[in-house]
Amino acid sequence: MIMKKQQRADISAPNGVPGRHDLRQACRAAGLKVTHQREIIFSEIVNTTDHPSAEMLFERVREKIPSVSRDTVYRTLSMLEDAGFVSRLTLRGATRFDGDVSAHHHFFCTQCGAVYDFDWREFDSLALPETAKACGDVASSRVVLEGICRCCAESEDNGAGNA
Amino acid sequence: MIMKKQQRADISAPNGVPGRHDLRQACRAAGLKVTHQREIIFSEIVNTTDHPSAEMLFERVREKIPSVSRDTVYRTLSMLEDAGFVSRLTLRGATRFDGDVSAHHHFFCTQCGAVYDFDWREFDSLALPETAKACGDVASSRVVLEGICRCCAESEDNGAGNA
DNA sequence: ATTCGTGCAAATCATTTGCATCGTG
DNA sequence: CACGATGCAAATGATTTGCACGAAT
Repeated sequence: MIMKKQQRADISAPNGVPGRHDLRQACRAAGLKVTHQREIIFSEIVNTTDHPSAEMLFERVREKIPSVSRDTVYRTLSMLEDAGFVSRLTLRGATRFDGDVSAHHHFFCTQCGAVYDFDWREFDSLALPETAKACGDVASSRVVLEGICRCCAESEDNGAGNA
Repeated sequence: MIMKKQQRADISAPNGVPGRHDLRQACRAAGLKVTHQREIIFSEIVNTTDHPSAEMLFERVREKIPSVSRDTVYRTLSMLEDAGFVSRLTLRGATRFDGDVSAHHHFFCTQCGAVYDFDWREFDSLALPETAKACGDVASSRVVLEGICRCCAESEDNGAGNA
């Protein structure tokens, strides 16, 4: 009821960030057309680490292609997600996109809404407890941290801050 | 910008589930009125472990108080959250409520949308990695598991299932 | 009696969808 | 050329808000 098909098209970027070429070839393989807007939207997500919302991406893409419509951004994001090129995350109700689809975890700043990625090998190699296995077949395991990010903490130090 | 004040009224239920009495006394302490709808809504969340959505709660409360309005449910949920009596979680974009505010983790079934609680002491006592500390001041640390729950897996075993 | 909470209806916000047109393969 | 993609506008779904009345302290 709330699910999404998750059959990632095989990206040949073993080391990290998939580039524009990967988009082209993967779209072709999937029978999807490579349009200007798709390329821009994709590069916009991949070339940032700030986990933008659909609206933020719409604004950014609009600077490059003033005529894009919001729908195209939404539609493209969904197609990129289905293709396994980007991932969607919802923290505290806010939907954000992440161009990094590799396994990693998130820190969410409850003050400014910023999202930061972080790795945690020790966690990744930890065995799940019985209590968790009892729930069902686990496909993914992620950690979500919440707190006040460095930026916010620092701006509070300097006087009243932006609280 | 996306935050919520989080000053939990002090609940005197050291061992677990806060009962109706706690609601009464805590509301009073906070200068809030104890209405019939609030009591019903609260007991509805506390006496279930299925992490209902606002809409589901609305339906359930409606069986007891046919005249409740959806808004009252929404408003009450927000007030209960602000008071620290229930917690709100968003998994894959769906907002759910949890009457258990103690520290625990969640398993989300990507097939049926069910949410299960589980404890993980080993994780709780693990020290955060430097990569995480670098992000900021961590206030909460939760694990989110996604996969296929037991129920779904079993119903698939028996023929076509409900996929 | 006061003041807060409720129900109602309308407003808002994010996201989705139908459709005619446009661009890519 | 043909079919998928785009832009537009309208639809939808979830949640919020303004307001007058009703209930709790």
